[in-house]
Amino acid sequence: MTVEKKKKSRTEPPEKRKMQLIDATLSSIDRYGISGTTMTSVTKIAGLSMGLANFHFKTKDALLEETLRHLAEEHRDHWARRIEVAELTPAQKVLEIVNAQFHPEICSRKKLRVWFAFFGAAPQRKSYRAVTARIDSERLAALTLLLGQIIAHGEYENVRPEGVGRTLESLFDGFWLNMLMYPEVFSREDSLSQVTTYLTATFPGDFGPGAQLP
Amino acid sequence: MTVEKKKKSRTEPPEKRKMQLIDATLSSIDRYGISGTTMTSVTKIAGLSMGLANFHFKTKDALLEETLRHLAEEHRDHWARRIEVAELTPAQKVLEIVNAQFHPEICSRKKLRVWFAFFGAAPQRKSYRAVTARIDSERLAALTLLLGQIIAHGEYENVRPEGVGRTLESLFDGFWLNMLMYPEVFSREDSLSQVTTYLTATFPGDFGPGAQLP
Amino acid sequence: MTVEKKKKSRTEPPEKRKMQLIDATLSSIDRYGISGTTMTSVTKIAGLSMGLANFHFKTKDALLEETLRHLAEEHRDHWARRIEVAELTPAQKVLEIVNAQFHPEICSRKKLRVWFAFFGAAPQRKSYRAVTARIDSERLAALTLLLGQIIAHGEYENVRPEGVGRTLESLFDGFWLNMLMYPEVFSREDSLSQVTTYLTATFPGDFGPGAQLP
Amino acid sequence: MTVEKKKKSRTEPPEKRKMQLIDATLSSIDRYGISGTTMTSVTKIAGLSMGLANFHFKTKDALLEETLRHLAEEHRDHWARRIEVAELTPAQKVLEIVNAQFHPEICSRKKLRVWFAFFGAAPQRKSYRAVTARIDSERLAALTLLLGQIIAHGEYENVRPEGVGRTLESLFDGFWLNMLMYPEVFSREDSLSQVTTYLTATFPGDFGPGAQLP
DNA sequence: CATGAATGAGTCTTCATTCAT
DNA sequence: AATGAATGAAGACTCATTCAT
Repeated sequence: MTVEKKKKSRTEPPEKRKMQLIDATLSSIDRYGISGTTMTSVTKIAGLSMGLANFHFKTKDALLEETLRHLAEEHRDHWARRIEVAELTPAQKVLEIVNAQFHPEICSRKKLRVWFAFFGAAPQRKSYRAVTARIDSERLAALTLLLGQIIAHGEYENVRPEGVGRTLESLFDGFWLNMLMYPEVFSREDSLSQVTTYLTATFPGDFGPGAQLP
Repeated sequence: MTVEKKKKSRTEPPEKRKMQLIDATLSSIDRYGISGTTMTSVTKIAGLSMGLANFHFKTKDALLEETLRHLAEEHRDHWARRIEVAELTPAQKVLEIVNAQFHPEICSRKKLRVWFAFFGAAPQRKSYRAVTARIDSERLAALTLLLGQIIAHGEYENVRPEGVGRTLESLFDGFWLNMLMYPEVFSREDSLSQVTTYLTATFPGDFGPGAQLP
Repeated sequence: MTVEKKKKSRTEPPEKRKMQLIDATLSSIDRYGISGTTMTSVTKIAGLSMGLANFHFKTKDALLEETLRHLAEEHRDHWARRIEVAELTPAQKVLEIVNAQFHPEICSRKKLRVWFAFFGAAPQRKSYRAVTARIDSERLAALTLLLGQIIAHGEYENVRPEGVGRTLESLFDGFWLNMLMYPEVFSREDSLSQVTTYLTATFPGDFGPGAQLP
Repeated sequence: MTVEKKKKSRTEPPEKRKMQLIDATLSSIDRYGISGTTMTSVTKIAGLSMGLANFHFKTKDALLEETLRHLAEEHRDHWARRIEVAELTPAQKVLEIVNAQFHPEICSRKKLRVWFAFFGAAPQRKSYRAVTARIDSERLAALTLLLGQIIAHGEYENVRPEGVGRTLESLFDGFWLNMLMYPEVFSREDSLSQVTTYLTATFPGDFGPGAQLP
């Protein structure tokens, strides 16, 4: 009795509730898709009442947008934090970004489902595009910068950092989609390996055997 | 009786009506997305009545599935027809598949929107996955076969046809997604060029300068 | 069996359905007020399904606006038709307008309730104001014209048709409100009589005893 | 302890809080109408919390009723105080009531909006009718009494105080409604002038030129 | 007295599907 | 084959009221 059994306090700080609802939204999209996700499905998963979701997020759209933003920022933070380490070489940093992309935490089946649910809805939702555009362009810029350093240092001919950057980005997305659609054929490990193979073929000196990598 | 001929005969052959409705569905998904596509939006675009759509396609889901199937088969027919030519070398055939992927007719903005609308909904729709799985595995198999021939003939070491096949497939999908999301950065021409660059790097003898290509 | 018992045909011409729904709306506002009127209350009174009201009237607001318009035009038609008779003197025409205002069909309790429900909501609804403004200004203009003729012919001094017109209009509305709020004190007959008394006091030669009236 | 004084003390006397909330309710009805007025809109305008409004007024309905009562009593007090002056003649007292009715403080646009919002809702709310009935009957009684004195003293024939009282009341309400709906056509000054004209026509000796008036 | 998160019934609106003509 | 009015279930959103703090 003295231990204070908080059971489940009636009112929680808004931030905590918002996070609960965003998590529930991720689960709902995972299970039912975006159009199958209703305010009811979300609040039922969260174990909260209907009205509460509308109290914290003005509209369903706002909830979805916040959910996408959360997903996007989690992803960005993941690689950005690993890149900050000063001692890493450009090639090592590129590999960190690649690894982040295929980290189990980042490309779980659940999150892939959610990502492509949003991609599918993006053409009709300017706000979705705005969110993904920001983090995607950020990552493409980071990649291009690093690739430029690799190229400059390694004296690769006829290799343009922008082109390789766009190719990498597309490999990321393409493997993600195939991992989502055909998991028996496209595994996380193999996808990572194929991307590495591409890098090795493109920059033998930096990613090939003998190169110093993490 | 002799001259009179209704401009738009009241009863048309079923196949023609079905095709009209599928076209309208493509346009509707393009404009409003899948969840924004209603039987009303489709029939309004088609200029036909509500009841008629339900007569030809038992349910809305059936209409969507048929639409996806139509899209998929159109795509498959596109490259399959070009591959059939006997005189082409394996490398040329691979290039035909790549070219098909980035043909203006195949990856118009409208069709990209529709494709990713379906991809986004696929996790919840077994029937959608069945349709795409069939044609995707068909294309992957064709690619793997051709790549195997190239590798065998060119004596490339450490290159596995399955891996390159999966990488190519992912490049296709990844460039498609990026062309859809960021058309100012990812153009059709550049995407095609990047894929070719990848092939050249992987099979210098077959896709490099001097190789005999279409 | 031969007599064809139409029972209640499943589909009716839109105009008939719309009228049914407007009538039901009038009854609903009468019983529950405007804010107590729901799409359900209306369709229940009409004996039709929820969705049908939204099929014929895009929104609830449109239904309410159409209802107000119907009420307003019914009123206008009532006096306008009686005014058209060529042989009537201006004074007789004025009296026709007054009589119309207090006609049992026009100012039934039900309709008074509806009118003031709309007046109460008007400040927030431009569309309501637009509807009433049109018919009210029309009636005021008609009155002012007739009063001008009476004044010109009767040589009344210091009487301005505009002022009398505004006073008459206000008497109409004021008696209506009081008939609505305090029916035990304000009867239809007495209200009519008071307005007539006002006219007699203002234009003794035209409405006083001895004047030739309908 | 000595100097510190919260700008807005956390606990205020109930009467002050109630008045704050009633004022906010008036503003809310003015802006959003009765059905657009929510507990949230009121408390936001008042700058107070949701719970506080429910603490002082058990229900929303109680708040609205108190608001109407406040409005009605303010109005009654306005003319009642001016009538109490012993030296005034009956005609002067009648004029005081008329003037009160069109006093800028009493028939501001804001208050007219609120009045007619309540009138529109009155048929469904016995409590609203009770409030207005009390003060309206009080004023009608006062008018009738005064008009009776005028008639008795001035020896007007065929003029019944009850009839004139009802007519005056209706003129008040009717001009109010028209001032609300068509402010460009019905001004406060003109309305007052028309009512005076009516009184002059009815009681030339008491309200005509030469009569001793305030 | 005061706060504001939480609840859930009630409303409007949408839409796939049906069916008499 | 073809029409389009009609249905009713389902979803987003609102809001008076409650209550733990």
